[in-house]
Amino acid sequence: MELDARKEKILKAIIQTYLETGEPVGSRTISKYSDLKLSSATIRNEMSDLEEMGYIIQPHTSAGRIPSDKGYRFYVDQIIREKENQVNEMQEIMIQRVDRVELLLKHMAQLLATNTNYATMISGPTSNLTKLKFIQLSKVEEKKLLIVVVVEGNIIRNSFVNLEEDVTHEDVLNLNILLNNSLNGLTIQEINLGMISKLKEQAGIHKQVIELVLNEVSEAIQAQDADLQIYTSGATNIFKYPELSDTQKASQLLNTLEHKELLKGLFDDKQLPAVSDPQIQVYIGDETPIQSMKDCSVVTANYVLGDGLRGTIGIIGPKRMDYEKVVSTLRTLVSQLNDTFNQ
Amino acid sequence: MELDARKEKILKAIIQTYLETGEPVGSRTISKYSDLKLSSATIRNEMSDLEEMGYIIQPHTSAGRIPSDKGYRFYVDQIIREKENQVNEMQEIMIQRVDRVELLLKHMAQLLATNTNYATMISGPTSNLTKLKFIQLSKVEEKKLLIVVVVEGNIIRNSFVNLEEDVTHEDVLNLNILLNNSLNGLTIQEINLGMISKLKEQAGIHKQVIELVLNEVSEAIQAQDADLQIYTSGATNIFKYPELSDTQKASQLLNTLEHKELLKGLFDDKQLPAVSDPQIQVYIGDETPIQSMKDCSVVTANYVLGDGLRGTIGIIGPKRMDYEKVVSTLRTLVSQLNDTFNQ
DNA sequence: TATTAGCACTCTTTTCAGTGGAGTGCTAAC
DNA sequence: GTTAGCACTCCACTGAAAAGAGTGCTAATA
Repeated sequence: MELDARKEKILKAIIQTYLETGEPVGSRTISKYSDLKLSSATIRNEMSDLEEMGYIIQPHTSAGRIPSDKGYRFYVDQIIREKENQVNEMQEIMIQRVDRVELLLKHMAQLLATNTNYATMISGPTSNLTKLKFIQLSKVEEKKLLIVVVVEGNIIRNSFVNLEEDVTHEDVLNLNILLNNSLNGLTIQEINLGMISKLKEQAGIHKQVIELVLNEVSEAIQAQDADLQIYTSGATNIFKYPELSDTQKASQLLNTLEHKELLKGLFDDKQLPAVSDPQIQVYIGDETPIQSMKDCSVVTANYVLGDGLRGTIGIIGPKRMDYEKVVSTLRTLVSQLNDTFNQ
Repeated sequence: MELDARKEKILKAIIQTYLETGEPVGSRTISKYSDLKLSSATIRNEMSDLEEMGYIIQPHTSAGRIPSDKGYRFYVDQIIREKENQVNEMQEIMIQRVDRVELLLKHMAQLLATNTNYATMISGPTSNLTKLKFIQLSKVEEKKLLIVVVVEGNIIRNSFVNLEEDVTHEDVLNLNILLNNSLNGLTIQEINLGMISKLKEQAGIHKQVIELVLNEVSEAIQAQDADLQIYTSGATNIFKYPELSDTQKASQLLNTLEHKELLKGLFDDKQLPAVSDPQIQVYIGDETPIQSMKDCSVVTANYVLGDGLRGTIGIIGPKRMDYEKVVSTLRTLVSQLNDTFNQ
């Protein structure tokens, strides 16, 4: 059987109605509200076909129909294709230039959540290719150095290191100059063993200090990768959707959102059901790599700050989420982010 | 009527049983399991008295009894008085000396949550009296300074400031010396207008820079106070208690825990139902200053790091929480914190 | 031939009465 | 003062019946 124009129209009407109400849609509803001018009986026949083709499901014999995952997928692909060539009108979400990326991301997660009424998550930028911009050692106390590392994108990392022997302020000054001259502009991968031993030589008596410092530096940078920062917001929005609010489902979902390490699965796989635009992915129901979200849909988008800084924004909502709005909001947001940081 | 010894014993037995089961407690249960050797009929008479006195409640005519808020309060006061003079055996929770207080607090919230199976929150230390320990300006780019402020307790704040005119590296060096010499060891209140204008004089051409920098410094410090950092953890633990799991209650509670600004109410009021130990407060049901927690109990404890750094730890659970464990855990934790930082 | 009206049928949801169980309060006996 | 016994109350659960929503099928219609 083929999905002709009329079937498509009916399918879209069913899905749209369901997105609004969250209730199974009957044939009469469609015949009344869609502009097809067909009787409920005709719609019934078509619905029967659509069900056979797998686009819609009957929860039970005498209920209306709801979209299946396949139905949602049809709808989403459709939407995205239609939107693709349109110019997105500016959203209210404005990005202010902020010097600290973490704050920006946290703030953005909140904005997105209140704007969309879904749960949101943003993974902090990973720094595999990130260039070191600036290192500053300061002697704060006897035998205690403060290390401040600034990487591309103006992300700041601090840590303290306790030394075994004290150093003078002059030593620290020289070390700063040495480190900045040798390391600035390099990525973490480029700081290899050869370079390190050369540094140790140049540092003279402070070999040990150099070692400790470099450890901290690399840890500070890699910390980002290891315990990948993930910010979530609007988790309780899920209670706005009855189909997700029952205690068990809500509990599982919220648990995943609270223990952010459980979300990692979403940010690794990049070979999943892709949509024409490589930036944006839509996972419907079982397509999601995370078990506790199998009753939800998840939309993710990748963003890029500067050269090597990439991250992912995700929105989690009911399967009947407003895909159109979500996709276009994400698209706008990501392109704004890219613009802001690549200007 | 008076609460004699036997009534007390029965009341305690009722509450303890209810804490375990979460179900209304009948007279027969008490007569069987408590060591009172009384028949259910006698217990019934006493229970009737206890109800009249307001310590227990009957959900409906033919149900057992559950504790009223007044009953819980009796129980809690009792527990705390008993525990008061005991030496608390060491808990498994160990505090590792960590250089960054924020991380420590976050980590502690998590530990507490998994340990107790309740929701936890910790307010970051407020810094009214905090002394400045160290300031470091660094030129990161043309016309852009990185300011790192370390205050007592080794809390680090960073921010960037954009200058209108560029400064040389030497200038920055001198500024650093000037600022550290003048400001270190002072509290934010002590950095007053007189001091500021004196600094401006000494700085010579860099008046404007000084102004910008001082603004950032004071903002960096006060930021802590303004958007008081609050860390929460274990929010989804509430689903472990059926009486809190129904959609509406859970939704409200989780919402409060997510929008942490709603929690502030808990950290201001210090004149509420106090318990003998000034450090620890127990709010039962309606005693809580936060509406969405009126079906819960909240236990808070204050901690002190160094001179002026104070904060609050809170535990949120069902009214039938294990007060004994919670109070003693909190007491141990707080005293460990105090010891660690005051040594 | 495609569409539509009509009707029997199915399944869920709601309502309601009936039943069993848990626990009480009261009275009388110990 | 304590306890045994019993009538009573109320909730939780069950199953039956009624109401409602929506379908599938058939026969009539344009």
